[in-house]
Amino acid sequence: MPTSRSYRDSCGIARALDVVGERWALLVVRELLLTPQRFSELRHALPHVSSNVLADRLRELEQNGVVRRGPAAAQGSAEGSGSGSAEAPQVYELTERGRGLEPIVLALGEWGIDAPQPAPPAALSATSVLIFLRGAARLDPAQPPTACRLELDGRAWTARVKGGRVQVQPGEPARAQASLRTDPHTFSALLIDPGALETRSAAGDVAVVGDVELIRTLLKAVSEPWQPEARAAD
Amino acid sequence: MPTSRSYRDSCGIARALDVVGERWALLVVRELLLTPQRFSELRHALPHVSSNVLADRLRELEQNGVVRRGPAAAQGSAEGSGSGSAEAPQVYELTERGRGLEPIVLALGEWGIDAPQPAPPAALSATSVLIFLRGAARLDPAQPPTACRLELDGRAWTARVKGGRVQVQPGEPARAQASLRTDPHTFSALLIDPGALETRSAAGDVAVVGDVELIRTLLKAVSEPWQPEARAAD
DNA sequence: CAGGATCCTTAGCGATACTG
DNA sequence: CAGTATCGCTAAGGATCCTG
Repeated sequence: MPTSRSYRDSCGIARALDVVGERWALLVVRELLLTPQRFSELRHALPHVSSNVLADRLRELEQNGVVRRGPAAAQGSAEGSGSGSAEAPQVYELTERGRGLEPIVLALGEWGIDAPQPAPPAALSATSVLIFLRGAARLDPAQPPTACRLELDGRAWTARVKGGRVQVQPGEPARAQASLRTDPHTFSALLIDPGALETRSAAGDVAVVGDVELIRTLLKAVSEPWQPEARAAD
Repeated sequence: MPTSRSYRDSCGIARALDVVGERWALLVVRELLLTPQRFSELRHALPHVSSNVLADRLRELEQNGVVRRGPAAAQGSAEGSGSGSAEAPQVYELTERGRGLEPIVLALGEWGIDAPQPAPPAALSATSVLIFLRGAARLDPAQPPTACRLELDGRAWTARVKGGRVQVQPGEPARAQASLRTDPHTFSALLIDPGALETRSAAGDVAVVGDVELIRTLLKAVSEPWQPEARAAD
């Protein structure tokens, strides 16, 4: 049974919250920012939401034009190992209207960086860390464009370095200089402390293929962001 | 009893929602964007929140460093009619951290403009319409600076026109070219249809003093915003 | 009278089990 | 895999009552 209560306030802020203010709603939007997702993928990304609530939120968001449900369209690269038929699994994706929430959700994320950490065990989705990487990474703009393959929770992403910033896209890169496979928590730990790459790699938490230095550069771009140029004495 | 549930997600977005994601929390922040407010003022601005929930939200927001509670400090002008003692009523105000939510709340408000209106009767606070006015008004930057007195729900505000935009401050203006007294709903209706000023004034819904043309210009600045210059054929 | 605290009721939430 | 069904719990909603 979907939620039907309203703030009954004509203000735009209240009306926005009538749509995306219910519990879990904005986290569902967060999960769909980078790519459409299936129901089970959303459940895996948000392990603390119960299935009925997730179904309710998706239904409401769909009715309010924030999310659209349909067969996975011409997405990046092929997924699964099915040979020919490709029976197009159902996925949830943001509508144009839903995409309008992106700057708001990202701003909320920046504000939340200074908020206290939840008591462990805490969840951390691949989308979360990739959005964080994309938003926080700063590299030398002179850095030549490169592509990295990132595999998180068994799903492949393409991270491109371009103009000092990092772009993230779903799916396998056509050609990549390096590949890194791990889980979101380890990846987050590496963004905070890139020096742990050796240890984590030896422990089997991370698998690196290709240009290790490129991976190191990418990781350091968050904890040691590139600065435009030291002006004078500080 | 304050809420204590958490999304248990390390992502900044989820942590932000742990702080301001509870019901009514962001609307309380909205109410405090323009000026500190007393408990009873908040209740009047948010008539559909019950007093215990409002008290809970304020306590939580205070504990999380978003809101501070204390005696009304050196605010603009005197309020009430007390002669000398001025026993400083308790007010709630945003902390520096809470003020960091301002761009997020404003962006949410813009997004919500396209959201469906709630079923009447709907609330509408003075703060809401003033934030809307401030955000949506566009005047000719060549317009000379002026000050208007706006009285909404029995509280006085100062609206200054400056550089084509409107600033809103609490309290009485030192000198004003014009004054308009009405309720938030009527004011909102006038922003949408400034032509109704005559009728509403005759009906006693609005009281205007001083430069009526200035009031008209201010109202029209939302429905007929000033455009930089028509370039060529559209 | 402002500023809550206390009560009771309702409904959204959370967890688990179950089904096409 | 993608949800639905069920049920106990707890926060929200609404009214009343307390306290300086």
